[in-house]
Amino acid sequence: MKEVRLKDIAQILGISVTTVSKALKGYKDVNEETRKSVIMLAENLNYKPNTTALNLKNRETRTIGLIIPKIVHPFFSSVIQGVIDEAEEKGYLVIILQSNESHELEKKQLEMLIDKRVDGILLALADGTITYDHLHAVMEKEIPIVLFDKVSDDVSCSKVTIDNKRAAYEAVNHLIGMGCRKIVHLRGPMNAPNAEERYQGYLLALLNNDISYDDSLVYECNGYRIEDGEAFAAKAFEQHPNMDGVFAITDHVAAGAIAFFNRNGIKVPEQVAVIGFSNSPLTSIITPSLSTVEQPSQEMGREATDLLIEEIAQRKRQVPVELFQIQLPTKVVVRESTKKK
Amino acid sequence: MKEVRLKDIAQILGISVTTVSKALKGYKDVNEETRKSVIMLAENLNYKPNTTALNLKNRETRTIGLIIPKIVHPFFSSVIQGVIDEAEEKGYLVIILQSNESHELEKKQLEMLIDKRVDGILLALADGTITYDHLHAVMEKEIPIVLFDKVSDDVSCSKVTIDNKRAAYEAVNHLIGMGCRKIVHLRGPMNAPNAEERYQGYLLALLNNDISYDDSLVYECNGYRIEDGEAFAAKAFEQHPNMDGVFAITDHVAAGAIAFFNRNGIKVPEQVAVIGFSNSPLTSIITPSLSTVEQPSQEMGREATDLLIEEIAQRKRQVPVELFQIQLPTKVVVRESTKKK
DNA sequence: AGGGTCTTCGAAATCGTTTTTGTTAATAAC
DNA sequence: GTTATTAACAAAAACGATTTCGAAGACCCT
Repeated sequence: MKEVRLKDIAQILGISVTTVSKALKGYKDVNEETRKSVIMLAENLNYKPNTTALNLKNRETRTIGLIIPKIVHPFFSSVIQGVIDEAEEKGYLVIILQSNESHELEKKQLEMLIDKRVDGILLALADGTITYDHLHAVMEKEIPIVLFDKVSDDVSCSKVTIDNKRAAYEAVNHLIGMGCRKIVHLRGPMNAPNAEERYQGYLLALLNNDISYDDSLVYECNGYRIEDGEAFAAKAFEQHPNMDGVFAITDHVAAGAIAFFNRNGIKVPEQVAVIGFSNSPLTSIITPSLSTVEQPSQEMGREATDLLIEEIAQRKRQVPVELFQIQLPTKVVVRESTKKK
Repeated sequence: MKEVRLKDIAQILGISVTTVSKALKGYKDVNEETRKSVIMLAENLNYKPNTTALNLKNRETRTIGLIIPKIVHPFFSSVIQGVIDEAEEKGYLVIILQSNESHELEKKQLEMLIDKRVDGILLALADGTITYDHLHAVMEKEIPIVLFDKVSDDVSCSKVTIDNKRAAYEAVNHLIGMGCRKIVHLRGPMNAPNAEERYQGYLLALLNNDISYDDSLVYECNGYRIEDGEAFAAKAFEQHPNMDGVFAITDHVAAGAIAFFNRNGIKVPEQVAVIGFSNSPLTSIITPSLSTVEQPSQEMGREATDLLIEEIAQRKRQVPVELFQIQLPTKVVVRESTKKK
């Protein structure tokens, strides 16, 4: 019924708890005979040290916290998997919370994790997060934290992202390589760093290919749903009937654009080539299949977890912590939607 | 730097740790004056009780474990969200592990969670799980456990599933209502209870509508990918060119069937109506959009969590635990792929 | 015989909190 | 003026493990 404790083993063997503990932990000041009998008995009774007692003693829980904006999302669920796998390999378990893109929730959950005494925290900032006091508070307490995907310069900690600018550059470059000259960019909000960086990549690709920049080709999407993509593609096509390419901030927006083109007899990719971002499952389901930029989501989870656990170890060893800013490489995945001719 | 402890407050105020604790917990044998000063100081120092110490004392962690076969999967990630949300509302945090459909991993992770002293466990059985000794071991230890989605009669604990038979019945009934008479069933493996139940629902629908059963219309899929759906649809159509309906075990299989029909000029739904299962995101993305059976995934997570936490409470109160077997209602979602005429 | 080294063990402190059981002094009761 | 009663506090045990510090005995050496 009750769990076996060191005390039980000690009583049965008529020795002290100390000796039992030492026998099990391989101390040398315990007789070979007693050592064997302790280990035998522990084995038979299926003794497992009480983790909560160890947590208290060692001041560690071997647990990390993970806060993400949205769980039901191909990218993030893939990140989760990377985190869990990597953590498990390193002997850590993962507590997951969802901020729902809300600043308030993110703050509250951060506090819950700290109360829970997790050894470290992984966090992808919520869209709604505009101040960073709650993060500074974490740093004050010297609790290791690593940001990923959505990060901020206002917080000095390790970070893992993709190289958004370069990724966008390569996507647009690919469109240009396919002969596109009048490329519409369906971009994200102005205040979103990720969206801004991708926009910069778009600019750079045009510049490097001697294509003059036309401000009116850039549309700021206020939503990332398929319908939003449809609406903005419609608007863009109305204003620029001679457009020949679309670089969309997400696959869903791109899929919406394709849906609009399909419905209106505009041939993709012959008349307009379309490329998305993320390599979400829908890319290979829609017709034509969607070219996109692959984000290494699982690797992002693994890498962030790796950094975090490394930092936890450094803190424990009282060694000065190193901070890293890792940018993971992306890859253009070419499918039908950009295969001109 | 260091966390504030009761001891610190006691020393500053020149009183004992006991009194500090009592003041904070509202015991009545402490003077109003001292009570106030303790609470004030605790507030100022931002005192938070050490959770690991409480865990040890109270023999509970207010943490539950969740083991699922696959994280990157719309259905399961939605279940996860339900679990996390419900747990958080009830003051519990969730540790998530992925069994990868492996019996071995499932067993190992179950042990990890027990070692971690979680208060209870939620588990969707892995496909690979064929024996249940590891679950019986959990029950021996009187650790609350609730199975969901994939369950087994060999384990006597609370369970949450959908009513697969009824769901399938309604799906097939819908096809029949649309005029289908020669309905192909792309079913799952013989040894999978879920697949078997859905098959039974298929049978019942035929029976109730006086449609004679034709064994050759049922195909056992050995995979649930889109390509598998394509392959089996091709095979079925070859053998039954006059087929007029498809009931597929999953949306992906159904999507594969539609892809095959589209490619071969077979009109969906006019010539063949298709219905899937799960209401996964792709249903509204493909053309024609896919009718399906909606599984209440988030509710399943919430319900299972609810049962688990209730059981934890009962165990704590030494009250005899009640076991429940809940079957959640499903709903046929009609889209283009079954709208004949 | 006294002093040194080993070997083998265990008491006690520690981690931070809660709760039972005293203890003291002041007040009320008769 | 002795005995109950009450108020306000604290010591100590408990949760289960680890680790420091001693202690006791055996043995060898001079």
